[in-house]
Amino acid sequence: MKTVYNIIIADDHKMFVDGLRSILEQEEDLHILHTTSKGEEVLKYLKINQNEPVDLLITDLNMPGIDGIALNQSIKKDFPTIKTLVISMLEDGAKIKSLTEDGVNGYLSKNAEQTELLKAIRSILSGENYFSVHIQSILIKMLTNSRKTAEVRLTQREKEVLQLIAKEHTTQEIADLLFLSKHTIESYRKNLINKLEVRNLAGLTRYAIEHDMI
Amino acid sequence: MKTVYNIIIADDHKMFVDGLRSILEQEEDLHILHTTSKGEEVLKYLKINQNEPVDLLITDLNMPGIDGIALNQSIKKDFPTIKTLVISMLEDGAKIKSLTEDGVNGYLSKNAEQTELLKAIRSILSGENYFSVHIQSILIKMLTNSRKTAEVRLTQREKEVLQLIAKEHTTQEIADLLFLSKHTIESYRKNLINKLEVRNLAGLTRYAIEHDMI
DNA sequence: TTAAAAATCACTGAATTCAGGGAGTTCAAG
DNA sequence: CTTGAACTCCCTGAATTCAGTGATTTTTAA
Repeated sequence: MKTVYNIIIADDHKMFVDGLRSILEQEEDLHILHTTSKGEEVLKYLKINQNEPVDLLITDLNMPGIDGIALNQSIKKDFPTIKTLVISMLEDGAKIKSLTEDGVNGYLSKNAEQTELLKAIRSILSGENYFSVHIQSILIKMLTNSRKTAEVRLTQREKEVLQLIAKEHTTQEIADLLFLSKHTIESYRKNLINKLEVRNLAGLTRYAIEHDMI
Repeated sequence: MKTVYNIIIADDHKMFVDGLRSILEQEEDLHILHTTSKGEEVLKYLKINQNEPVDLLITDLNMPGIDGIALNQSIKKDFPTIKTLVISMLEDGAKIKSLTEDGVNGYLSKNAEQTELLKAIRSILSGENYFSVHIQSILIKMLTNSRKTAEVRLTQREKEVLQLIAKEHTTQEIADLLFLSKHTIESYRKNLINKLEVRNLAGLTRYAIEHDMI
C-alpha cells in the first residue's frame, strides 16, 4: 500500500520553490523527489529515473526554455500516469484553456492560499482535477464569448510573418528574410488583420506582444 | 538592546508570502509583524501602529493598486527609518533604476536562493544596501548605454498621442479625439518615431506596451 | 482519394504612413 | 526680457499599408 506521494517541482523562481518546499515538507505523505528551474530537466530526470514512480509534477507556466504548456504536453504524452498541477502568477485565459485541452489536472494562481494549494494537491492525487472557482469562471468566460476567442488559430507562416511585423520590419524586408514575394507577405498581413480583428500594424503588434510571440 | 527585527511583507501572491514566512520563521530574530497583499494597507497599518517600530518592508514590485515603486516612495517619505527590500519576478532595468533613485535598500529577483534572501535581509538590517551581482550588472548596463536609455522624456501630449496610436487609432481619429489638426498628429507621430528610435507604428506600439502606457 | 487548409503569388486603387522641411504661439525659467 | 521647451499647424513627395479579389500548388486530414 502506497502512503507517500512523490512530487517534482519545476519553477525558475527559486524563492518560490523554497517556499513551496517548506509548505509541503509539513505534510508527512508528500515527498519532494526533485526540484528544478528548467522544464527540460524534468524530462531528463524522468527518463533517467524511470524506476522511481512520480505522482505529481508542479510546474510554473512561464519558464525559460520549455514553458509550462510544452512541458505539460510532453508529460501527458510520455508519462501519462503523472498528474500535473500548473501554478502561475498570470491568469491567462487562453493559456489555461490550452492547458485543459492538453489534460492538465489543475491550475492555481500564485496568489492562492496555502490551504488551497494543499487542497488542490490532495484533489489531484486522489484522481480529481482541481481548478479554483476563480479560474473556472475565467474558463467559462473564455468559452462563452468564444466568438471573440474563436480559435484564432494562426498557421506557422502567419506566426513568422506576424513576429517580423511586430519587430518593425517592412513588408519588403520580411519578403527578403523569408525568401518570399512581397505580395505574399501582403496577403499574410491582410489575413492577419482579418483573423485577429485588428485595424493596422499597431493592432498586430499588440496581439503579438500580448501573446508572447516576440 | 534590540534583538528582534520587525518585518512587514506586501505581496499579492499569497503563496509566495507563505513561503517567505516559513523561511523567515526559521530565523529567531526576524519577526513578521504583518503581511498584506495591498500596498495601500501597508501605509494604513503604519499610520495606525506608529508605536510599533518597523525595521524592514519586503514588497513585490508588481501589485494591484499602489505598486512597489509608489509604495517605496511613500515609505521613504513618511517613514524614512524603515528599510525597504523589493522582490520581483521581473528584472526591469528602468524600474530598478527608478527604485534606487527613490532610496530603496535592496532588490532581489524571485529566482534568488533562500540563502541570498537572508543575506540581503541581514545586509539591509545592518545598514548596508543589497543588490545582487546580477542586478548590479543590469544597473550598470542601464547607466552606461544611457545613450539608448537616454531619458527619452515624452511630453504629456506625446504620451497621449502615443497611447492612441498603440490603440490602433488612425491619425485622423486621434486628431478628432484630441480636437487637433491631422497635421499636428502627424508631427507628433514623426517626433515620436525619432525620439524613440523606432521605424513605424509597430515600434511605437511596442514601446507603449513595454512602458505600460496602455 | 478527395475535400479542406495552407502556402504562395498577383493586380488595382485608395488611404495612410513616413521623412524632411518650416513656422507661429504660449508659457515658464533663467 | 529672452531663451527654450512644449504645443500647434502646414506642405511636399515617396513609401507603405490597407482592402478587395482571385488563382495555383502543396499539404493535411477526413
